[in-house]
Formats: sequence, structure tokens, C-alpha cells
Amino acid sequence: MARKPADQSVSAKDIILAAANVLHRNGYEATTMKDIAAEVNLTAASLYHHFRNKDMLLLAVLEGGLDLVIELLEPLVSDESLTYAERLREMVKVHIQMVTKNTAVGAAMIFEIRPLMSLKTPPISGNASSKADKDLFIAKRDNFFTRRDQFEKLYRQVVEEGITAGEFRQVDVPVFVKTMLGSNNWVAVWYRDGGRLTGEAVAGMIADTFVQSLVTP
Amino acid sequence: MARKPADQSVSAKDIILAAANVLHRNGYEATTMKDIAAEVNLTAASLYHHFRNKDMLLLAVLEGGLDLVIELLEPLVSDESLTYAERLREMVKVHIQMVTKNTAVGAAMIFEIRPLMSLKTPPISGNASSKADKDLFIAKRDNFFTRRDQFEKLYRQVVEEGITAGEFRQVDVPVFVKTMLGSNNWVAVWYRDGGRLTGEAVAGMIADTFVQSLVTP
DNA sequence: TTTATAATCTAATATGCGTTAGATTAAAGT
DNA sequence: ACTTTAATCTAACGCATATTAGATTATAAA
Repeated sequence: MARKPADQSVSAKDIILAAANVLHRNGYEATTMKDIAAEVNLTAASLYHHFRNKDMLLLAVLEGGLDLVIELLEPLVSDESLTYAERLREMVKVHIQMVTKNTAVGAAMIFEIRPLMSLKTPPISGNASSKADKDLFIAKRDNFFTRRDQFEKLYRQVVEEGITAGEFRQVDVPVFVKTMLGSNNWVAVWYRDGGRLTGEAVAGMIADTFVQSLVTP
Repeated sequence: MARKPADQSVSAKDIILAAANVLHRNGYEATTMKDIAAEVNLTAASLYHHFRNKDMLLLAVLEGGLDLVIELLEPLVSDESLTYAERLREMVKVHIQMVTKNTAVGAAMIFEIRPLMSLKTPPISGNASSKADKDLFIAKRDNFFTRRDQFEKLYRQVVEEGITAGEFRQVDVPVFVKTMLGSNNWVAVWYRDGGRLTGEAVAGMIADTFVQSLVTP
């Protein structure tokens, strides 16, 4: 059928990974197809063999990152062998370590949301294929936001149940969770590999901060 | 000498304010000179009468926002009539209310940092004036980051002194402060006017979260 | 009233970027 | 061997954008 040789042939996954790196470095709008291509030694045009257009590629990055965190957090939410405080601590630790280690996750969490929100002014002509592309993009984008809500809901659930169980003090759950998410996501902004602290150490400290706040005797 | 008539003539401050709004809506790279100009009923070209170029204009926005928060936080840091917990609570409240009310502050705090970090590849020719512009930009940018450090230092000081005074538990101050900043800044991302809670209410809740965490008996 | 200058506009330039078209290369299947 | 098809390239197109040049308008100072 096809092709999958030695040094030629870069997989879609490779491209997604490269895009994640560039996204993390430069942000959404400042990331060019050329930049991404260069990261895998291709030309910009070649990327279109793997992805319909730029938005689709970047969306793939965000989806991948988000799916990864959700996959790791989900089992913790309902791990009956842990107290709610322990569940929350583990979640924060996993979340932050993903953000520091996996650039796609970092990208998915920060900065990249707004450009997706508003589908820019429809270019010009009612080109047939571009109309279909746009619909596909919108569908995928909506799906991304839905997953994002699911992600946030994981945190809410643990906090809510912890309150009900009397383990946590009463807080406004949506705001408290967003407060946590802000801190966790922000790590992607300031954390640098090889700095004073490891990602794990940072994760532990931030987990402590919120658990301490919640579990006041 | 000059001119400053009725309905013509838009001040630099007006333009900065407009730019702040657009920045807050669209992010750095997605903000065009045309967008900004439209917000004050001018053409893009007219903006160049007030600012040397786009970077300078946007930098003016960020500077303005940052200066404003610093100005408001500074007196709280050393207000001897307040406990450290009270100082911290007030700082968080002021910070968040600025972020929700003043688009320039929100812009200065989030999203807009990375594009400034890396001065993109020098366009092409060694145009004389553009070289000078670039130097000026770099100088102003460095100054911005310096102010940003000062801002962060305000928080560090209060936390440090609170620990020394025995009012707060022992924490890693740099990480704790960045954790707070993440939460506070993140508010600019999710807060919407007219939502379930006022900016003030949100500010109070987030302030509680961190004070509770710090002042565990 | 004249003059200087601030503030704005219209028009043009140049460049970077996303994207498309078409040719080329290399492997897999037959 | 031959054919098909995946993966890539080179070249080109079109568009939006930042920026510049030059003309125009309006006001303050003389």
C-alpha cells in the first residue's frame, strides 16, 4: 500500500509533538507552519499532507494534551482507597507534572484558548471545501471545550464530595477549583527545567497549599 | 502651538485604553493596528502619529497596567496598622479587582508576556531608524520585566515577613507567591462581567483560600 | 489674517503567512 | 518489473498586515 521508510516519513504524532513544542514556546498566533515544519525537518507545505490546515493541527495538539491529563486524573477521582485530601493532592501533583513535562498539556491548558474561541471573520469567498473545513473545525473545537469542562468537573467532584464527607471546609466549589487550576496551569508559564526545584517538588508544594486551605481543623 | 479640539484629536491615553480592550479580547498577536484604530474611530495609519510602532503601543499598555497595580499594592505592603494576613488579603483583593475591571491590567498580567520575550527575527535590511527603534523597544521591554519583578517582590515581602513574625506557617516563598499569582491572574481568563459573582466576591474568596492556607494554627 | 504645527486621512509598499498545484521520490503490493 | 500510493518538495498565489509617504484639515500662536 504505502510508505513508512527509514529516515523519510514523519508521523502525524511527530508533527503534533513538534507543534506542541513550538506552541509552548511561542503561543498560538505566533506559531507558524514553517516553525513547526522546521522542528521536524520538513517544509510547511508538507504538513498539509497530514493535516487539513493549521487550525486542525493545533487543535490536534490541544486535544492530545487534554486527553492525556484526563486519562490520568480520572481514576484518582473515585479511588476509594484514598481520602479526599489524598485524592486532591494526587490530582494536583499529576496535573502539574504533566504541565511541566508534556508541552502539549501545557499548551492545552494555557494561552491557547482565546484564539479558538472566536472563529475569525470568514475570509472571503464561499469556497465549498473551506466551508466544510470550517464546520469540521467548529465541531472539533466544541468537542475540545466539552472535554475541558469534563476535566474541570473532575476537580469539582472531589472537592464537593470532600465537603459533603465533612473532610473539607465549605467553599464555593467553582471558584475554588478555578483558583487551583489557575495555579496549576500557571506553572507552565514560569517553570523551567533545571531550575532550583524539580517539577515534582513544585507539584508537592502547590498541592500542600490547597489541601492546607481546605482541611482546616 | 498645537491642537486639541473638540471631537477630533484622540489622546495617547485613549489609544492605550482602546488597545488594552482589544488586547484583552484577542491576545497579543491577534490584535491588529486596524482593530485598535477602529476602537477609537481612527485609521491604522493615524496611530503612528502617537506611537512609533505596534510594539511600542502595546508595551505602553502593559506598562500602564503594571504601574497601576504596583501603585495600589505598594502602600499595603508596609501598612503597620494591619496584620500580615490582612495585608495579604487586601493585596489579593486589589489585584483581582484590577484584573477584572481594568483590561490593561489583565493584559499586562497574562498572555502578553511570551511574545515580548523573544524579539522576533530581525526583518531584513539594516534600516537605520528601525535599528534605533529596536534598541528603544528592548530597553523598554527590559524595564517592563524589571517592574514585573518588583511587583512579585511585593507579595514575597509580605509572605516572608508574615512567616518571620510567626503569623504564617513556613512555606517556600517564591513558589507560594507564584501559586497565588497564577490564581489571581487566571481570573482574567474566566471572569465575565454580569456572571454569578461580582469581581469583589471572587476576590474575597480567593483571598480566603490563601490566607486560610497560610495561617493554620 | 497669516503661519506653524498637530492630527488625521488616503494611497501605496512590502513582507510574511497560510494554502494550493504539480512534480518527484520511494516504498509496498502484485 | 510494474503499478499504485504515501510522503515530500518546489513554486506560486492571494491576502492581511505593519508601516511609510504625502496630502489635508483644523486650531493655536503671531
